[in-house]
This record gives sequence, structure tokens and C-alpha cells, in this order.
Amino acid sequence: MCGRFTLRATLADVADYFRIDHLPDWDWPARFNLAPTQAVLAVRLTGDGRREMVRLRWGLIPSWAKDLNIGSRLINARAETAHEKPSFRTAFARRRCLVAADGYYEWKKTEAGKQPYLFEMSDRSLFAIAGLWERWLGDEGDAIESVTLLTVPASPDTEAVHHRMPAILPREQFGTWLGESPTADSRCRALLRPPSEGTLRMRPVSSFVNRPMHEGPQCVAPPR
DNA sequence: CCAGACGTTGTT
DNA sequence: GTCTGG
DNA sequence: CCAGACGTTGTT
DNA sequence: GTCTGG
Repeated sequence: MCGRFTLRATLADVADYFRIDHLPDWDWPARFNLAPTQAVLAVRLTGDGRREMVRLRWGLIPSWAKDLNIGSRLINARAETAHEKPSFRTAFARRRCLVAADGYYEWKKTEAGKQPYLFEMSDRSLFAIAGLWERWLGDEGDAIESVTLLTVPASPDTEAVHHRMPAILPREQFGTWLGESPTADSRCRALLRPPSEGTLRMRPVSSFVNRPMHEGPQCVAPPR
């Protein structure tokens, strides 16, 4: 599962990682505690097939939703079934994206309370979480673009804390996932699998991160 | 035909 | 929007 | 995901 | 307990 993550890297680093030539006109402050309903940084294809960086509201709001509130429960989609679920299948076929991250959190219940863990790539690099996006039109003609993060079974590195994890895609698969050439659903589905042992490392962090309002380096500090 | 659901997680 | 249940 | 709220009336 | 907000 993935209900909180980090993107501490700069926009320039993200653009470089995703091979995007021009930077957007907005900025991206380092984020240590990205939570549902907030804007995350995603990469998708423009109408003419170029990669662009966009900010999407985390929590997918289906186009038929009556209010945007529905989105706060659709923050994840199971990779095994998203292609057939009414809320996700259209987006699976036509609106796949990559969400930029450099860490994610999971919680483990203990006698003392909820202990958060930070998961990162073993080399501390950026990574891409497979996502699906939608455009929703409100009553006043306001458009909101939202996103859900796909999940897969836990990898050997992560299963001790939680049995699910975000679907992380290797760089070689970005073009296929984004649809830079026509790709069957089944081929996209096959890309969604847990990373091999040794890809990720984890460490417990301070419960400071538990509060969604908290932000900054204290979120990734060791427990006190 | 119309009405109502449409999702994940974790816990039991 | 699209499918399922009644 | 976790934390925090969970309500109405009338008046300003 | 359950829903909302971040």
C-alpha cells in the first residue's frame, strides 16, 4: 500500500530523470510528507506525444463522481484488477502516468503505537510509481486532474512491514507505460510487479511524520 | 425499464 | 460513463 | 496512510 | 464506529 511518500529532489533532477526537455513555470519545494488530496508531481504524454510534468491531486476522482470527496478513498488501485474495475479501467487503457518519488512510508502497529518506516531505493535515487489519472469537471466548470497509485504485492525487501507496495517502474519501461507506442493492456499489466531483492532499503523514522500537517527533514529523522 | 454501484486498506 | 441487480 | 472530528441555532 | 481532511 502507499498512503504517504516523499519527493525531496529538485525539479531539474526530476526532469533529468524522466528525460523531459523543458521545465514547467511552477516550482516544486522539497516534500517530506506528501499525503492524499495534495498535489503530486507526475509525468504523462501530451496530445502530440511529448513527456510533460504536471501536478495532479492525489486520490482519483472518476469523471462521473458527484463530488471530489470520492477521491480520498481512491488513492491506490490494485495492479491485479485495475484494468477491469469501473473506476479505473478507462484510465488504465488511456491515461497512464508516472508519479515522481524518492521515498515512501509504511506503518507497523506496535505496543507503543504506529511506527513509520521510510522505504528508499538502495542507491537513494529517484523512482517512478505507476499511476492512472482522470479529469473531473465540477458544477462551475472547474476542472480537476487527479491520480491514483497502483500497488503490487510486497517485494522481499518490504514484506516484513507490509504486504503491499507501490508499483515501481524501471526507467527502461517508462515509454511503454506512458504509451509512446501503442501498447496492449496486457503488456502494461505485465510491467507491474514487485522489484527484486536488494532494490529497496528501509529504516524506521520518527512518528513526527504521522501527522499529515508535519513537513520537513524531521519526517525522515531516526526515531527518538 | 430505472436505481444504484463504481475502491483500497486493514481487521474481524 | 457503464455495468449489475431487480 | 494517519489524525481529528463527529452539531444546531442565531447573531455578528 | 465512521467519515473527512491533509
